[in-house]
Amino acid sequence: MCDIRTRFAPSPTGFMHVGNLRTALYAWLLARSGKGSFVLRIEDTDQNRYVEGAVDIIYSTLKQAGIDHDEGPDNGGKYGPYIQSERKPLYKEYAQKLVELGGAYYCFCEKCEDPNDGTEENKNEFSDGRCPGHCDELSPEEIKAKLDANTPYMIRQRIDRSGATMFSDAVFGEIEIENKVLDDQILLKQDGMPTYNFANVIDDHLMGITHVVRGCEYLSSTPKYNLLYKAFGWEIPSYVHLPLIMGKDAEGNVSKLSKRHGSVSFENLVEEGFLPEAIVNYIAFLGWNPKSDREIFSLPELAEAFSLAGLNKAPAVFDYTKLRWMNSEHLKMMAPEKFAALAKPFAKISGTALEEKWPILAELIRSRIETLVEIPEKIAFFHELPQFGADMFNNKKSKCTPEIAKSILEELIPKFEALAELTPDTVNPLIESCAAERGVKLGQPMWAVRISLSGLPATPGGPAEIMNVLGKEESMRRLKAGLAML
RNA sequence: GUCUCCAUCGUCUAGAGGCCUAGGACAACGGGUUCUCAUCCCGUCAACAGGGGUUCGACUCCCCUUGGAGAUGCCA
Repeated sequence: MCDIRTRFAPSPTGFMHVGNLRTALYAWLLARSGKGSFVLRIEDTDQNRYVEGAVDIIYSTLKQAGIDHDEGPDNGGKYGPYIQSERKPLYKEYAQKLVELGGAYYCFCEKCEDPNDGTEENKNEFSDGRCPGHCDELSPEEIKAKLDANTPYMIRQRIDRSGATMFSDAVFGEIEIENKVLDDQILLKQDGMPTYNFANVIDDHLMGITHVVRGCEYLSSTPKYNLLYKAFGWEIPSYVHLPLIMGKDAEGNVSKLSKRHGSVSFENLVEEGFLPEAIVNYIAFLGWNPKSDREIFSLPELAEAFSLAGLNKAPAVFDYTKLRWMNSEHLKMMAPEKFAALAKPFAKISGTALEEKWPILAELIRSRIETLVEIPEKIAFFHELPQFGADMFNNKKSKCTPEIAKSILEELIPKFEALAELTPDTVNPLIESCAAERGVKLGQPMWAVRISLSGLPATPGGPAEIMNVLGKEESMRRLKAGLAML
């Protein structure tokens, strides 16, 4: 048996939907879990839907996700070109060959003005699956005459509507569809471009794709593709149809994941502070599981664990809450330097006093966020002390009052002042002995100092950590200001 | 309308006839550790859509119903 070859064939129509990314991931995983190859092919046969820059988004998304391709438009390969618009003459050639083989016919019907007009509901009552003008019955002479007169044409698949087509899918098993429900689909459009239905078959064959991994929206048209392979006398690839990714709206209705459910593109999620590796980890588990209880995986670990047997049939609902949890897990696993570098742009501290202390600060907030966008609000009080009154010093649990806080600050400020540097190592012993001498719980002086430094009842880290980040000068200024209000 | 597919806690899922008084994870709730918050640890709540078969025995196999999704484009 030859090596597995899979492909990802996106259309450059804009952002990368996580459903598409998951398809790419599984195709890649399938190739990488063996010693196979992974091919990137750009399917730009619909010029109307082409979006400028979309190809770059595809490259950058795959790169950020860690999904590398062995062959593609940018790095070449022996089956190129890998952009369908550049393969245009090829499709016409094969379409004409298919006509000769009897698997297709020229159709000279007028372009349908409005695809959404009228009788869609009852279309099967009027449609027999053939072209509306029954061009499949045209004689060779009639066809030649029209062709010679330069009549615009397209090429349709000629389907023998007797019998049934059966195929086996790696996920869904055996599926049988009666040929009489199949339509003579258009293979080559009037503009000479192939449709997905055609280009896909030609390219997958020519590029030696062994396993076609795609969404299960293609499940019911697969027989048509198989008939095409058969007409050409080509070997039919293995199919891996993936269950859809769903979204749930506020009313609890489930439907195909779209913008109304939240961010659905990879780049949006990254902007919202999700890590590429967390997104990849999460979507890998939408429709697949490793048959163990483990859930946190890096990309290489996924490649190691991946198997078609773990694929699921039922559609899965995208759960942002679980993604957040998974993101926080990846955040915690990350090396400190890596986290600091990655989180810095989100912190918006460039050019501020905090920039120098960022590595320390980053470690303080790391376990307290689920996404990177939460950072600014968490560190706001470092930039500027919030407004607060003396009653903030009241705390039941640590039995602190403004009066007590006053005496604590009066005692501690000179001691802090005497220190060369304010770090947990130097500050904490002073606060601890303060509590010990007073015979109170540590929480009491901690509270008094924390409030004075931050104006906040809850802070990332404790007073000593805050002072460490704030620096001696700013720390002392805040402590004195706190004392002054008491 | 027609065709195809799917169906276990709110969500992601384990389960390939007895191991299931249905397991794990997220969320929620409660508790513990801790100077606050968070982390971490422990616990609680929570599901086999319904009905028929087959079988000594069904979450697992078959059928029907119901519900959901997809296809039915000169989109992919």
